[in-house]
Amino acid sequence: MAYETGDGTVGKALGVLDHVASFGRPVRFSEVLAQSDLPKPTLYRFIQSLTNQNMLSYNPDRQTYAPGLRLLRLAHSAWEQSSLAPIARPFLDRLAAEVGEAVHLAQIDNGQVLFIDKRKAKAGYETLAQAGQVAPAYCTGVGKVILAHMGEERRARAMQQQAFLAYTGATHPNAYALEGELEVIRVDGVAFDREEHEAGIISIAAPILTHENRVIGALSIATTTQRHSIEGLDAFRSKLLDTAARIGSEARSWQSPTTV
Amino acid sequence: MAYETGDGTVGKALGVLDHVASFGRPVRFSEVLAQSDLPKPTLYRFIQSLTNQNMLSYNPDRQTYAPGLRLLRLAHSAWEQSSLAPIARPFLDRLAAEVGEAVHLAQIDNGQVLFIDKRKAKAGYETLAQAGQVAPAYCTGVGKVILAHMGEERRARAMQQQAFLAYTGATHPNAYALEGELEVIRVDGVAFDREEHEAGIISIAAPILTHENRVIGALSIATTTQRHSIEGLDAFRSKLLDTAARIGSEARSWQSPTTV
DNA sequence: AAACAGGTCTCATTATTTGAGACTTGGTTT
DNA sequence: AAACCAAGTCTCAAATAATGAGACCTGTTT
Repeated sequence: MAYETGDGTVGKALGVLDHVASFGRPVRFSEVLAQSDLPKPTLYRFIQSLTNQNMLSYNPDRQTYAPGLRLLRLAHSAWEQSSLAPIARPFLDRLAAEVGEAVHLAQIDNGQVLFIDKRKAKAGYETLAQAGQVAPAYCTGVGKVILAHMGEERRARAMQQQAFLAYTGATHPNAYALEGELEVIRVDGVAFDREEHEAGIISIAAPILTHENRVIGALSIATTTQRHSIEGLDAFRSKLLDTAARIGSEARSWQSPTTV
Repeated sequence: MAYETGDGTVGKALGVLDHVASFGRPVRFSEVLAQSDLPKPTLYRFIQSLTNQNMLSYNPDRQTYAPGLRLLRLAHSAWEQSSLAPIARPFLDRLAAEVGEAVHLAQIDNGQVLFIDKRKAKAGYETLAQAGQVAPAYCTGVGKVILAHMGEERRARAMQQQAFLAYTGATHPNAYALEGELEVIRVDGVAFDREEHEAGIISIAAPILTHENRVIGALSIATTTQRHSIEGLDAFRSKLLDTAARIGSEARSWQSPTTV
């Protein structure tokens, strides 16, 4: 794994942190080393520093590292101060109660969809989404609707970051296929996820725009194919657009924070 | 503000991150500078790097910095991998349903109580606690019960980190007063918060111990003085202790991660 | 008992951080 | 409109801290 350059030691250390987190499970030093282009002692020192700092936690029994608890504290501030969540919260509550389906609030972080908040459907099924969780932009409703409303340069950069893995048969296989749909979404105003990320899960998503029409997030209603068809979801369109618009105007004073 | 030393550039940068987060609101560069012992260009470069890295977000309109969204992604991994939450989740659900009061799961991070998960009471009142939120150890049920069960050296270090601010009239004013209660808690097995942190809020807390009797967290039932007395809370003692013990034994394989 | 692999440490070299100060910018006062 | 001021940004030589080849542990396997 090659770490981002340009921010000196700090950037490299954070690259290591991301790398460890990317495993999704506690990892041994040697596993990280094998995938890293840093020399052994250098990587070792970074991991030591991060562990001292509680950014990583160390399990002495298994000799494994995992993201540390200090991140929870920091993320709490981030959620309160840099995300749409505090503003959107009452709107999510109301929308979720009205439609009786799962509602997701998402923003973009580094080309990926980042779920900021969610409301569960009454029924017990679970989508993959949870606060803090990430998903690809190119095959989710929220991701596509945000991409569609980005400015040229921002979108170009974000498109570079898409992996275009075929999660299901419906997943867009490449940028070209996706660009076509983005055009449609831009005109239509909402995006649909037609089981592109997870079989059996569909959604309708609307952009959250500032008064200057900058996308700062997206709102979606997700359900299963058992409960609704795409046409059925379309019935929520006006409620969804309305809620998204309200959140956008409420967020007037709030400014999209360096949303890459 | 003096930043921790000992972890080189990485430690300093993370100190800056904490510093920004500690304001609890978006801050201007000059505000941070005024409280920092770093020279202007040095602080400036750190903040620039952190912003590039999405660890801080920048609001160009107001020229303010706040913790960034990248932290949410990382915290999600931390929560799943380094905290007791995934293990404890079903136990919390059950306990909360049985007692009908707020249930909190907490661990220690850098001498402070860090809330990892919670269940709301049926009734609408809110305690201060939320996942990712921190509270002082010396005046909360969970904090005191963890301190009481720590080993000597760990406790000594943790006691140094307590501020002993008098939140209410019932707050322990100093280490000496607290040490006395810790002794009692160690014998009794549970700790009570008698409105020491927040007027009107009381709780009963039990430690979560490994098979080697190391404290790795705490579980509490919190309520208001309107609804219960301390004696009323004591009625939950056996349920609470039982649940905490189950979580502890479930966490056998899990090892307390460098819990400072 | 020898070989091995994973992890930790050392230290001279090298590159990076450092920070005084100068510059730029945007807004406010005279 | 000019002068002023404060906040933010940039420059560059000096100083410090990061770097990484390799040696050294330490526990495990053959």
